[in-house]
Amino acid sequence: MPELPEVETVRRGLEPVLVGARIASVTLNRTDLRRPFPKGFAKSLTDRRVEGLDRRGKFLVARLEDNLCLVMHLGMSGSFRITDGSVAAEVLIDRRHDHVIFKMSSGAEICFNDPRRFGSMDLVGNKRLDFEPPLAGLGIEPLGPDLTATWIAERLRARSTPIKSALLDQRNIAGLGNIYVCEALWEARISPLRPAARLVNRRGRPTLSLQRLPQAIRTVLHAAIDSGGSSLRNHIRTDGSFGMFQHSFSVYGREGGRCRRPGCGGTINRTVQAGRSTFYCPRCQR
DNA sequence: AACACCCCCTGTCGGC
DNA sequence: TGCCGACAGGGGGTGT
Repeated sequence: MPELPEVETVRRGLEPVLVGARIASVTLNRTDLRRPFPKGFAKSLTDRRVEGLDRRGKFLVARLEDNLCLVMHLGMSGSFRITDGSVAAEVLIDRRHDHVIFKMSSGAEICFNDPRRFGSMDLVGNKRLDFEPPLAGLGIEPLGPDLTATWIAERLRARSTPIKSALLDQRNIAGLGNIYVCEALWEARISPLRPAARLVNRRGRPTLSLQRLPQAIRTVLHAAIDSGGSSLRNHIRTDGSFGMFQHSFSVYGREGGRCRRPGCGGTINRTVQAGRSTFYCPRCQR
């Protein structure tokens, strides 16, 4: 499910319920997700006030009082939902996969559900956030000021790996996943198969194609966030509603469909790169 | 360095 | 209807 727009959607949903409230209790329904929960997980969190909820790439970071951070990843199928503790109309979620329940001082309950259990939760000291797993080594924020064609050119000029793989690599840019890389490359009219270094000229400067890429990434991510993310299988918003951006895909999941670029007339192709589906228009993406 | 391939785990979908 | 393989938005590991 969750790439940057979905995680940001979840962050915005959780923020008003979490921030300013105190964690009254934490219930773990199992001992691990992708990894075991840290030792003393529930105890460390209990009675602590939440001071902020940030996003870093695809991670959510809850900043707690006394310099402790709860770093969460949704994996492929993780979702949060908020209830007021009363019986709610929740038809869609299989409660077997409710792994963590946070009860807040306000009475709100925040439940983490993750069927595939590829998600994670870690505790990290505030000052070590950028230097310790799981955030250590993460690349730049694609919606921050660092993402420029020049930055990408410098970073990728010696890389023969396909541009799609480079964009998926969280050590370069943090937050892009399979869907939005496909979408952004279509937006920028760049073939996902193109070696990254071939977007850089002999002087190490970005080519015209690469100059389109940063804005294409921003455009796609902002549009997706504005739609509440994409709901394909597991992504739901914290209030149980669906994101809508899946209806706006230009290429993802559209194998055999007509290219939506005006005047192109190409047919969307599917191929596999590094074991993952790539969708693109071979006619207008070069 | 950069591939290809494997794993983690569960659910869903299409084909037979 | 049921079974079975392919596939899924995540990350991490191996070996070549």
